[in-house]
Amino acid sequence: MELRQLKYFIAVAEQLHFGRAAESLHLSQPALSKQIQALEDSLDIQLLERTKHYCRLTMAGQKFLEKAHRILEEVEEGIQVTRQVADGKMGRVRVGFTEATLYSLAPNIFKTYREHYPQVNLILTSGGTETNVEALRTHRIDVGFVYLPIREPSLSVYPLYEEIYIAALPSFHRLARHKEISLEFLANEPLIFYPRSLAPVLYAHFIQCCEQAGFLPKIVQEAEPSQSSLGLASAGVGITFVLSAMQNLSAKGVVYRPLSGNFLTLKLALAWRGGESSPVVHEFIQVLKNTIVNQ
Amino acid sequence: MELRQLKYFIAVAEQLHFGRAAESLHLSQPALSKQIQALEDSLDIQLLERTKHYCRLTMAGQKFLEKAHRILEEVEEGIQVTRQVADGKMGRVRVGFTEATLYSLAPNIFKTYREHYPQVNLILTSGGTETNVEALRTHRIDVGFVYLPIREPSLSVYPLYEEIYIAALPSFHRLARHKEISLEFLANEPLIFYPRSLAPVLYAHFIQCCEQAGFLPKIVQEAEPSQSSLGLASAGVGITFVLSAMQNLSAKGVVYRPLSGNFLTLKLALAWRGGESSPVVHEFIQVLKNTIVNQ
DNA sequence: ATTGCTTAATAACCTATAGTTATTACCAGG
DNA sequence: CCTGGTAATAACTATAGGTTATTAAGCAAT
Repeated sequence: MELRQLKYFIAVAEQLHFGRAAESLHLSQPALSKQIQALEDSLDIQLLERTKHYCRLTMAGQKFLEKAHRILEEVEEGIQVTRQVADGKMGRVRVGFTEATLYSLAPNIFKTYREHYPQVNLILTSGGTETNVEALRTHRIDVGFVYLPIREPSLSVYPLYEEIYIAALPSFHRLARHKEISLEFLANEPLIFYPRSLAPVLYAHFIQCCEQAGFLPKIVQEAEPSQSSLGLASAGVGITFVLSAMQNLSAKGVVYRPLSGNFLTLKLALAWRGGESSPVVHEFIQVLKNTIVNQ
Repeated sequence: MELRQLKYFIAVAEQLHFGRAAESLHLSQPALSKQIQALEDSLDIQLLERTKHYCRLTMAGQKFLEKAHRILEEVEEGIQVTRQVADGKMGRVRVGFTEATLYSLAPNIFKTYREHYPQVNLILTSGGTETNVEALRTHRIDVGFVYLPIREPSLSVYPLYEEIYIAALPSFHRLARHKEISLEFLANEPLIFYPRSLAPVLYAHFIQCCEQAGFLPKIVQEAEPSQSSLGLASAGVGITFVLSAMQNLSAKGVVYRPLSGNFLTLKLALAWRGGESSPVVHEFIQVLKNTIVNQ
């Protein structure tokens, strides 16, 4: 059995006339007759009862007509849905945000993307650069936010913008009365910084800055970003640094001050698997680029 | 798109290997490759992403695989159901009983038939010979019980058995003390008989019998069978006649007595359209014949 | 009855396409 | 750098789907 035969059968069943059915199919009558015969033979069921002067459906034919319609509908629907997936209008995108982007970009992106592609299932996760790179490699996410540079040639990267760090000081700290904190102030100040393993690039960059300014930073505590480090800062352990985007999160007992000359920055970028073929993913990347440009 | 291509696609999608898939389809690898290409071209959607060393499904391909399975299932189911209809195991049979057969045969037939063909929808109607013949002609029923003879050459007929009439008398009637009623008793008796229009053959037959016995029956009232005529009989209007099968329906104030020599009988038969092609109908007729033989 | 009309099936032929084998191009892994 | 394995391509063949012309069979009207 073939779909062609189903279409032919439907035509005959609806017209109950081989000649006219053939015409409507742009086909000669004998060709149609043969195909219908072939269909009946393949099923070993008589679908049409034909005399020389008219033909009509057998009971089996009536049932088969229903079914044939159903099948062709199913085929149509299958093609449509597949096309939607192919066009990136349907499917799934898993996005690895970083903590900072989760609070700054994510809501906007989520909203805009859903407007354009309501049928796509958008899944958010959160992790550091390393986590996201690994998740991309192992296909656990499809797009990820990372801080440059990354050492993973298999990933494509689209640089977004510079993320600026600011200082978070205990509110009673003597430096809190300055409008901004210059690098020199930090010599001999007790500092809370991220673990080297978590943000090796940032760590190295900071140390280098300090060395150029002629001192070695006094890191009294290593702590993960935001919550932990802010907690320590508010407890008066020392000064820490957070992304400027985070200052929206007001934390008790902590004041934020910009760093003079923004000496501590990171380049945010979007990353995805180089060979990524899924159109949903590319559509997502597209939407994201636009969203960022327009804001 | 053709079903063949769906089958091929499923094979490739499941093996993710053109060579092995081709083998499992008993087909050469290039033939398979070409068909898959043709499928993709016809949809204008890439379903498989293939390098020289492996191939995998695109997102669209994954979705299409689902849909392809669904379609083939639908096809399978369609064929099965159609076959069931063709084999008379599924469908609809509308049967026109007569009043007498409705109470005698119908329950048995219903039960036996449902046991054999649980998926067939059995629809019962009730009517006289004329009604049933007309209902057969106009395709409102598929099989009907009739009393012979009938004048309708387009119908096929299968004689079943002789139905015997008995007399129904008011219980206080002077003839009620006889064990059976002979024809001669009926001379000058007030009689209730069916309307000539309703049962022309029976009517004529009765009149003829009486004439041969040398009298003209005194039909004081015409009434439809059973309920009405029994009502009149019990009211003492006169003697009436019912099919022997009806004596199971005990009616107040009425006693039943056989007719000597069973002078009033009708030949019950089964009728259906001569050109009837529907297998459900033939299966039904078959079951019915057996049921009647075995009882 | 005879004739003509309509209709589906058949015959004979042609063309498109699904299939074949042999070969190529490509990449991964030893 | 070769080797093995893989899908694509090329060239060809066989199948089956299509064509036109014709036939066979009912029905309707003369």
